[in-house]
Amino acid sequence: MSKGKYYITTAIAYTSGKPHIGNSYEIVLADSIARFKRKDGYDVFFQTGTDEHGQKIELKAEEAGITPKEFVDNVSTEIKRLWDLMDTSYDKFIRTTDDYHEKQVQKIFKRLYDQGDIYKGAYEGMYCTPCESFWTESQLVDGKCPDCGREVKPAKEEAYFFKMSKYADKLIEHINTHPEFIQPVSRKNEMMNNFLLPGLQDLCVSRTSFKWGIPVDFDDKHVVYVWLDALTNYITGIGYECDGNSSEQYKKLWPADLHLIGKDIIRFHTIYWPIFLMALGEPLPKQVFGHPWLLQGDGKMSKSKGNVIYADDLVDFFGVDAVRYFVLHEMPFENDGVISWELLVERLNSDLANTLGNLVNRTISMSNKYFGGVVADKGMAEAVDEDLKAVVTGTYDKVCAKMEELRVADSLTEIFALFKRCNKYIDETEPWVLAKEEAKKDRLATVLYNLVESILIGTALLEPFMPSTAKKIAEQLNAQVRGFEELNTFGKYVSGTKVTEKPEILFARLDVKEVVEKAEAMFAERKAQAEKMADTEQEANVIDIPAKDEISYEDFEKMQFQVGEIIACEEVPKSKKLLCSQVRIGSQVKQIVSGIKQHYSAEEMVGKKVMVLVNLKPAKLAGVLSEGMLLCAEDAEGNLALMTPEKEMPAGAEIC
RNA sequence: GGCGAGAUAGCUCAGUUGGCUAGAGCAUACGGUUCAUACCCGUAGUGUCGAGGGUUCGAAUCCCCCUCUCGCUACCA
Repeated sequence: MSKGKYYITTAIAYTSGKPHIGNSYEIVLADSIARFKRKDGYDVFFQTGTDEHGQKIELKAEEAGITPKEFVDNVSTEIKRLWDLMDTSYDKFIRTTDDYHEKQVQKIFKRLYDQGDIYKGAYEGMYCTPCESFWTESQLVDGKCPDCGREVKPAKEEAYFFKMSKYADKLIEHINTHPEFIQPVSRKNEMMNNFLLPGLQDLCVSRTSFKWGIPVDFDDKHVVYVWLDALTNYITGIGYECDGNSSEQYKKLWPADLHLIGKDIIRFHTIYWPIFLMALGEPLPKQVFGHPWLLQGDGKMSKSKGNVIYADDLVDFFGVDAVRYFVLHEMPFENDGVISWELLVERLNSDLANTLGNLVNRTISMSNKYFGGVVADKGMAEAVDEDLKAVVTGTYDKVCAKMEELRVADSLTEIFALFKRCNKYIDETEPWVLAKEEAKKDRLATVLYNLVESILIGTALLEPFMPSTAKKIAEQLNAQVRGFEELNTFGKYVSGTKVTEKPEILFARLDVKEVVEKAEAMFAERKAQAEKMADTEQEANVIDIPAKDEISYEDFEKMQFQVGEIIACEEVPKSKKLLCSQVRIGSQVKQIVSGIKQHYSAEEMVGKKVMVLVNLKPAKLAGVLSEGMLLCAEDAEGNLALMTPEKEMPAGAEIC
């Protein structure tokens, strides 16, 4: 008896590298929702996968000396391995390099072109490779990409555009009449105010600057824009056919009930994706939930520091279910969550080891001690039992209400309230006192029966979040993990069942100091390895940037570079990135504004001798006049280093 | 610069349409207990509910202003 279908997706993971724990969070969240819905009687289909095209991957593969396909095969396999390690129950793992997907994307593109939603135009501007974005000159920051701050190159290409504006009103209408569409609601306002209400720009949906993408089949210079490629996975994965012969599965599942995504890609899912669907004449997904991020508390993650936490590290330390519990519990609803080794140990000790593990352990121990492991209801109910039963049988409804709002962390809290109630019940009934009087044996038996029954009901609710723990508990109690339909009535545990003789510790308590030391040792080793790699393989420490067009000597001669001495420097008020420096160049002093505040403080700038492009046309930045440009080198992570002469040189010396 | 969110116990946060001595979890202290993984149960807390002003019989809650934090966005040679 199904409550209906439920199609849930995660964003497909970009295959440019191994995802860290923050990225692995989403799949666990989606999995617990999928498992919950499945158990709650829905016909669930849960899709995830990998997004495998784009210039960034093309470049990474080149660096690694392998083909893009080989590269994404490796990463996709690794991602799938992680998803499996996290015990996720996806029904479909789609790859955007799957042939059926590529074919459909081509057909979709052609159809949208034929019906006039996509038109051919020309794009002229500055192009940022990593971001795969075009920018106008005026949008650039220091001549660099406003998104990532990296080099851009001039590019002019003919390109295909999608007429976004055509559907904008319809989308605004949809969003306004479906308040549940964008979650959390605060994101809705951002989309409305920043994009929809000011007016949507047409979107460039093809690229010619690289090859690693799905070719436009009627114009093979072009490949399809990665987002058009990636977003369509949600329909191609379940058998969408652009010609109208979609599979039965598609007809059943679409529209999706929930797209679970990170808050950084809400725009693509709540603006572009719905509009693509409108153009295709398909219904819109019912809900898009942009979840917050799980951030690392102890310092910024970086590979060179070796402190990136991966899901498999955590699983090694704590086990799958503990990690699942932590990420689900620690992630509130709207705000970012924090992960650290200390917090993990704290949660594990207090909730999993003390509250839950110990409860199961003490219950089984008492059953063995007093009744040789046989748990039987002797019908000796007392008034104190009523509250326990009420709490236990009432938890399902509470959890359902929370899950309905996707409040997974709150659901866990409800379930653990049940376990806490059990611990309290033991204190109220004092089984060790009952055990001393032969006359109270039957009452004691009933108390233990009530405990086992309560634990099993809690376990059934816990299963979607911690599947293998649920299984372990049920096994120790010699029972099956129950279905949700069996949770309303108290007393389904077969009276007279014998529980395990030797309860296995479900979660061992851990020592914070020990764990932190171990983790630090692991990080130190990784860091050493990273450094060793950097030493031995020089290539590992080089950066390729897209080549610019060749210039003539005359072009070069036009630029005047000189050594400048910074004699004063202050922050530009109300700007995030800008410092305003007074730079002595020969006998004159120029005022130069630069976007380097995140890398240099105003104080440390003073006294430096730097390389200056002197004859750049002055301009106002954030209302402050800038009469030149300070030159910097930049690494792949966007760190900047000012160029300074390697020997002492006077301010004003020409650089040529 | 534009739009928006937020500032509550040591920490993480909850506080419905303004109404009883402002709550939960974790951490802390004390007490109880011993079946259990030094565990569990109970009690206690402290809070100028960011600052200031206003509306009201009454404001954490509504209005104004200020400070700070954050998100999105624009600009950032």
